[in-house]
Amino acid sequence: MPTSDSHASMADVARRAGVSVATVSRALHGSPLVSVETAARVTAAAEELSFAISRVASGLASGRLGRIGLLLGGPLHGWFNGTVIDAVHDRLTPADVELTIFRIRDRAERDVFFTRLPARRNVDALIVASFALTGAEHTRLQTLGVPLVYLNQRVRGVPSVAIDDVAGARDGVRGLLGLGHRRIAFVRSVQRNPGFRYSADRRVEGFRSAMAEAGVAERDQLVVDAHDLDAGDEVLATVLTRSEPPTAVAADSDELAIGILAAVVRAGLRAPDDLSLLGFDDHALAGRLGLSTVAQPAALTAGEAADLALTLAAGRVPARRTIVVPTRLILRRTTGPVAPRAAA
Amino acid sequence: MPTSDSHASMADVARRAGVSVATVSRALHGSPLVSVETAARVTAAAEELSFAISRVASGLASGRLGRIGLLLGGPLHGWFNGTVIDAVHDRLTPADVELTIFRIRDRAERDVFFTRLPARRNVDALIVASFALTGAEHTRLQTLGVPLVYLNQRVRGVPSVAIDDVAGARDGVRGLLGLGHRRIAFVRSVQRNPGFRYSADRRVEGFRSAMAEAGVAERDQLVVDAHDLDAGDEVLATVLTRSEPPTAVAADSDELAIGILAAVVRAGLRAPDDLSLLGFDDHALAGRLGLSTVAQPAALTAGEAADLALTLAAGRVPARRTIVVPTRLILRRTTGPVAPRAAA
DNA sequence: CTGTTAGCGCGTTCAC
DNA sequence: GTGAACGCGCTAACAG
Repeated sequence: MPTSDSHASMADVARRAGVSVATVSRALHGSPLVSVETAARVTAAAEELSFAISRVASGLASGRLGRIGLLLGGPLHGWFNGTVIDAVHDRLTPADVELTIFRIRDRAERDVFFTRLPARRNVDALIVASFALTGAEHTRLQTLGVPLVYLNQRVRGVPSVAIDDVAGARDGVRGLLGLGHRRIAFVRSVQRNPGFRYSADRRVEGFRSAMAEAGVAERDQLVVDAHDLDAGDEVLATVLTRSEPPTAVAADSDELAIGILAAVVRAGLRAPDDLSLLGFDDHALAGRLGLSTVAQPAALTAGEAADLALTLAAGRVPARRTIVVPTRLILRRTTGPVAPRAAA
Repeated sequence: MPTSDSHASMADVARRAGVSVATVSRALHGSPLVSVETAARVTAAAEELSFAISRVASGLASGRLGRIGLLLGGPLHGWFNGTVIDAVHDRLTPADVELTIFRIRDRAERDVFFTRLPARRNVDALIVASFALTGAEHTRLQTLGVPLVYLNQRVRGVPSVAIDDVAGARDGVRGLLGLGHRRIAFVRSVQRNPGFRYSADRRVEGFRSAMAEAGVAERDQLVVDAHDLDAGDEVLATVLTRSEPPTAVAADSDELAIGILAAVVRAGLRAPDDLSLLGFDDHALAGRLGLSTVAQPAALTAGEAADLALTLAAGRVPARRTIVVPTRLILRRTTGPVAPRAAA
């Protein structure tokens, strides 16, 4: 019988099944070294005692924790982070690996994380999502002693899964150019805490690249900073009060674009008639709102990262250490040819 | 020196500091039983060896895992679940407790969870969010052997933190009634997988209660089912093609309401001029889109649940085992007095 | 204040 | 195919 009123231990199961703890362990892990009859007896005994292997004990003995960490910046309820958590969890579950969330909110928490490294000796692998890590931080992570996988971020020598932000933004802007737009503004979200988004600058780069390619001089490449996801009105005002206002606006995220879209409606204007609007991400609401966007398959990216982490955690060698996931331009109802009023 | 090329152990630190492992343990946990000089020596040695206490070993020895589980249904990137993860994580971090996510996507995963109880012997407490648990499931959870906290769900005898869905919906509908609306439709999200949202039915109940209170007969209380968050057009059509179409629509979630709002705009109509629209939750986008709503402070609710879980996990007795968090009606731009065209 | 002695519950050699 | 013995790295109870 169990030692106390709490949980049954493997020894209890062993006693009940009339075998040794070693056999119980093997049977419960589905080892082929155990005869079917014995395995059945053990399984039955475990069932009757409501026994479950303790992950801590097992982890201590085997050195494998059965847990993968996910390091995130920013709010977990944002579209990107939420999607990532979802996708990673879905890949880990079938492998019977658990997910532990590490989140960094601000500079202070960030320093604490990299100082204490709470993931140390605590996860089998760590997925690092969308940070713009400093060199020092990156070096520090290397001392963690567990495999790392970078998500939406490229660093030489570290396994990573990422979209090509430059190409994505470039394709999006090319799409606008293809619709005849020449005066295009790019709206960039400026975080209060720099370093929390790896992609931001690269998307601006893609914009500039497409514009240059179309022969637009750098000084005519309008880049507007949004200091807040709710800065829609402000951005719209900035843009529309120019002497030659743009005919299209590309934002570096859908969440930002949606805010601008709302501002457009509030201003009594219409998209795309008065202004074409393009987002980035393919946020869950983008389709519902008809927002044109550069879709990044975040779920896929995160899923690949999880697979990579699982492989590394198991000590196996992955087929590819660096994976680039493609983006895709989706034109919905907020983009249209330039000067549609003349055409109508 | 460390045994292998991997991590330093407590014994290594003890050797280096010239003390016993017990003292190292005490020092690193900030026990007052250790003299300051000794503690300093230990801390220094640990630092030099990049030593960090292994949570597994510590958990095995102490019986305290330093980890709290969060059981969720539905997508983790949805507004509610995302906000909950955020808030719970924020409360656990200062207590140096980690967060492990358990997510159930469908019936099958649900059965697996309650059969295997992967949280067993694996977390110090479990927060169960927004499920409509069956009696059997609830009973099964009791056998888990760890403290439970129910979030947005009330069950006798179990510690819980929840909003009052009935009162929330009632207040919302009362608000519409106060604006002169009498023909009000309530849109309810019908999940493919029943049992994944505890609140749904209770919000309908609140609607009925407010309507009855205003003297509207039950057969005139229009309840429309939305089988999908994208069913905006469908819902709008159902509602507007009635012989006496409602002047206001209340949805049981903001995500649903936003879909309806988009449908309204697509139909060339305007809110609130042609139709008043009320949501529920106060989703991050609600404010941005001007959506009137019944706000539920999900972050607060989840935070309280986390605190409760921490208290219970530590074996302490909480001040209150049952907490009800208030909702608040926020009227923004999608609701207005009935028949504003006549008034204009 | 510090060291010693036992485990915590399981995995993993080895024998048999 | 199965069992015995040892160790994973730390905490806890008791001595001193």
